[in-house]
Amino acid sequence: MSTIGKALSLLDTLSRLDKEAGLTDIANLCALDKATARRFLVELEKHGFVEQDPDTRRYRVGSAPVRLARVREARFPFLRIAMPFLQALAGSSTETVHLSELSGGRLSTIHVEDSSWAHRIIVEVGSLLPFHATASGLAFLAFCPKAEIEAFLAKPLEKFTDHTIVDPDLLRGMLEETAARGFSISHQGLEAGVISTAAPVCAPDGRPIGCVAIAAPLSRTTKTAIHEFGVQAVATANAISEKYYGSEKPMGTSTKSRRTD
Amino acid sequence: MSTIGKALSLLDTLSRLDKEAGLTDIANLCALDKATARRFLVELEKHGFVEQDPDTRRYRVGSAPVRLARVREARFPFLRIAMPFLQALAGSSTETVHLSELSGGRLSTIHVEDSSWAHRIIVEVGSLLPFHATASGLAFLAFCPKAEIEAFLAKPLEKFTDHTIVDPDLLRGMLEETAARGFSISHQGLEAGVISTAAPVCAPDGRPIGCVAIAAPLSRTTKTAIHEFGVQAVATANAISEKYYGSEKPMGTSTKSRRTD
DNA sequence: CGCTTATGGTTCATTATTTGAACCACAGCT
DNA sequence: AGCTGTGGTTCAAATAATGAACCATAAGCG
Repeated sequence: MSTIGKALSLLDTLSRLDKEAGLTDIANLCALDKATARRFLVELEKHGFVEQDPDTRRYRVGSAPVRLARVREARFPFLRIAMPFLQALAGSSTETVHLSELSGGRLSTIHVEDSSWAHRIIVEVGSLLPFHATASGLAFLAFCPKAEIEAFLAKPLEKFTDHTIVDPDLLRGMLEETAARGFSISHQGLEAGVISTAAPVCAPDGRPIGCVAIAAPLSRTTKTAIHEFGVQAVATANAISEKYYGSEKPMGTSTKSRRTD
Repeated sequence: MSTIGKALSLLDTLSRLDKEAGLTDIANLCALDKATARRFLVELEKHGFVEQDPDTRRYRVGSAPVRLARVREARFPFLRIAMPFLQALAGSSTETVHLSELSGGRLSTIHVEDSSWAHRIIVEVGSLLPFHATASGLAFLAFCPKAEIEAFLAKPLEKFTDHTIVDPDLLRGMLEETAARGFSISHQGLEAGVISTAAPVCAPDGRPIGCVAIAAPLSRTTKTAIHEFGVQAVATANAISEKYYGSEKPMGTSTKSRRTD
């Protein structure tokens, strides 16, 4: 792997820790030599991507990403555009609505509109969504090129609950079903007692960039209700996509897009 | 310079452009070979720090920094903590209040509370504040170790207006004055007709991490008023620092801090 | 129509950077 | 004192980065 890749992986690892970390820990976690880890950290620190506490000498994520994130949001205000749609969906469904985005090959939650029920599903902003075990992941994957689906299914899949589906053939079937009807359903895939549905927000070339999902307690959700939620999620995802790309790219169907599937 | 440094500089350059950029442009701007620039971009893209538009093939800042920024803010919610203090200061001063933070060796604006006057100073979130030509820059520098001040004064300084002070000796005097009274005053240093004052928000070890500043039209601001603003900025900066560090680190004066001045 | 000149993207021998075992310094502990 | 765990540094050896020259494609133009 390139040096840049290793340094960015270190940054990623550091960002996933639940607290500031020392040099030795970081080196071990990243399978890097102490000296190498240090050089990376120093270099990252120069550019503000990490910072070291002067007292404890431990490292944490720096403030450079905050500036970059502002730039990104200024030109590409995905969340800002999506927010009102999510709020509307949360209002009409009365269940927890969350939005995810692909970042560095993973799907992570970028916004949550909480349900107003006392008994509700809690989703943390920033939490990662496994592709095979969440409605969002399935919806995302279902609209990816076939080659990528197969590449994903070839890897070992973690079983989070008794209901988590890890069989590639079963998953293939679910993905086809999801692609056909436009939304996915995850029945207790990540956590017991939770059912959820999701639809992808796609770029004009058809590639998903994230997902709109509704999560509800299994106990109060009928099969009819979850399907209705799915339809609503699709409508919301499409509305976000249209608003997001609509103004910048007048032509929705590019003839020169080079899909590989 | 290290490969990592070069790649992060590329990212920085890309983020400063006002639109998406092509490979050749990026390579030229960063003084890199086309092949090298491309390898960096591919590597950065793998980790979500840049993304390439599939149609135009141009590059823009990706979504990885957004995730990192969330992590950073979750553990280190500088802005969230500062916000109410800034709002209070904006209310009492009736002028534009802005907060800056050091990021990658530069001071950049991270929040602005606009004045409610029609005739007011506009500061953009994200704008960079030169150390020698802004109240924030001077306030920041004045509380840095002497060695860093000298290193900075040794570099050539840009003259933004007729009033910008670029003479190292004069600046040294102003910095001493600033350090003595706790706040800086910039008289049309960056833009004509604007007077501003700033105070640093310092970490427990005494190092500044950012600045609180008040900017007002010169025409309605007396010498007495700007001094009063300065005193208020100091109070606000100290309050933010206390709130920010107070709960985590009970002891304010660390004996093992290793200052170099 | 073919020529020119842009663009993005790729290759591979040369070269410079990265690497890591061993090292030092310091702090806390027995 | 000695031990053990930190963070941090060094320099010869190994490896990864580099860039001139290359290809492919598309747009502009006489």
